[in-house]
Amino acid sequence: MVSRLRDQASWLLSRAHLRAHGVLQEAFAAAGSRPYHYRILAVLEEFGPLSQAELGRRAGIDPSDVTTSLDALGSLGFAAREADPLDRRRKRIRLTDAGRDELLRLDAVLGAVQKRFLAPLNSAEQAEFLRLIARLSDEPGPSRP
Amino acid sequence: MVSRLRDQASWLLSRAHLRAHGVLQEAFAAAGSRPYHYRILAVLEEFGPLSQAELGRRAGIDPSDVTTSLDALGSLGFAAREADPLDRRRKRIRLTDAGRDELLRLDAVLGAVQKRFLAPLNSAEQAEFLRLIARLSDEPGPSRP
DNA sequence: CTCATGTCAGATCAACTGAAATGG
DNA sequence: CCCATTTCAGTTTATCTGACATGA
Repeated sequence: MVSRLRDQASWLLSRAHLRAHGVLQEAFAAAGSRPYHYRILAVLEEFGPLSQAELGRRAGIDPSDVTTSLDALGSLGFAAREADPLDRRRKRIRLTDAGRDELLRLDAVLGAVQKRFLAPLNSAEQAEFLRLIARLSDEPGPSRP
Repeated sequence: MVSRLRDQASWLLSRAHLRAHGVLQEAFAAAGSRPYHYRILAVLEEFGPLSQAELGRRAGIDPSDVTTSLDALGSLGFAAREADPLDRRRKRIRLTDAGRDELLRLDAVLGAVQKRFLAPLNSAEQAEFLRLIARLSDEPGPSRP
């Protein structure tokens, strides 16, 4: 254990993230999906059909990556691109029935990941951890002019 | 806010990490350094001269990345590679006096980053957060055979 | 003219992989 | 022969940049 790093939030966070990210990747890959796909399906389910730009903003995904992910989700039949008659630049993205089923399937995968990741804490501690980290993650990111 | 993601530990962690990582990168870049460099200097200061392999294990850095970082630290005069007479495969890495000064300078940079990152929490909450995340980050990573 | 949108190629960065050379 | 160490080249993944064509 390196004493200079042991109590640094950024170090602990980076290690915890590495572990959570690894578990998440592993679980989604085993389920034949990806975290980006889940995030996109979740946004579509909650907010209904959206343009790609709006979808990206809600999901926190770069527009160019939205394009790539929708290519995959489209060919899997989970989302459909439709022309937007009101604005011909836009494409309306719609969740298909198969996409909704996929989302429910991935909900279970994600639930298992959370449980596995939080296992070292008891349930009161888990709630407290979520409360605190939510406040830390709500802050704006580093300066971006 | 996407309700399906809002309370997921992995999502919150990923956003908190993104912010912490951004702040950290920004601060170290402004100071003309990098997080890897700090970690290496910190390990050398605490454990004295080490082989690169041992240094990498202590700092949690891949051996090939240790090589690259030591090229930089060496040319800046902060660390020195020396032949190990006991095992001619090894190189003993020694912290120079300039490297020790650099470490102290970066201590201040890192301290400011922690303070800035944890600012949304009061001091009792900060301590609790560190305690909880330390337990989460101590767990082993995803399965690696 | 300006801005937004979707697309594409590629830059960047951290983390890692595989292989080679050297030596225990 | 097998394993450890250092180095190099290159892969992977997420994130982001810049450019472009289209159209509001």
